[in-house]
Amino acid sequence: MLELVTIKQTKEELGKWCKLQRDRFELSQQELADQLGISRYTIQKFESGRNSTIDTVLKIAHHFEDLEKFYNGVKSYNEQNTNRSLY
Amino acid sequence: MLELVTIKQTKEELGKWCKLQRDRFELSQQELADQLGISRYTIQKFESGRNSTIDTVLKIAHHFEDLEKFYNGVKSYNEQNTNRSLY
DNA sequence: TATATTTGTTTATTATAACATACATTATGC
DNA sequence: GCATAATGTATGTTATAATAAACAAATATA
Repeated sequence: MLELVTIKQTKEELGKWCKLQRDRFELSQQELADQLGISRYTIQKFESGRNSTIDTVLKIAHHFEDLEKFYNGVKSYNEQNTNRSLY
Repeated sequence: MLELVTIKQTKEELGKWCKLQRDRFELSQQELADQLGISRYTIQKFESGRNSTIDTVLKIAHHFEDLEKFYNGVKSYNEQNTNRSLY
């Protein structure tokens, strides 16, 4: 049964994705770890493609989803309110 | 930051999904475990929504993907060859 | 009903994910 | 250049995922 994508590759891609999101939101490993209430080591391990738990994956995924929503929310608010006088 | 879907719920849904796939392919926990080279206890824990590792999730997911492909392959082969004489 | 299979659960053990901390190396800013 | 921050690694410890085995309860099968 040919496996086009290996488990190892998937974990590596998950790690890269985390790093990309972290860069996008300008967060250091330590900041992300603090925001999630987990250790920097866990982030480090995840980003380098090592094995982790579902909890870790979902904490990270949810967090970036939330950041995305928050960012979009603020952006659309700003867009609606540009060119509107503050007085 | 409102979390519409909790991590707990996601793990529970993952567990239900595994059970559904297993029923679909008529596999017992033991059979699935054997095919994946992991213990039945790990399957049991995963299906009951407990925390697991990425490896476990991906092993299970890949396996059912493969079974799906295999099933579809055999099905389409059979469809192409029905009504064709064996002689 | 009786038997066999499957599943949920427990116990003891092993492997390893996660933590805390420190330190060296590598960017980044002044 | 230097100083600061960020990252990669290492060490020792703790928590827990995973294993192996056994057993009872629930389900399916004869």
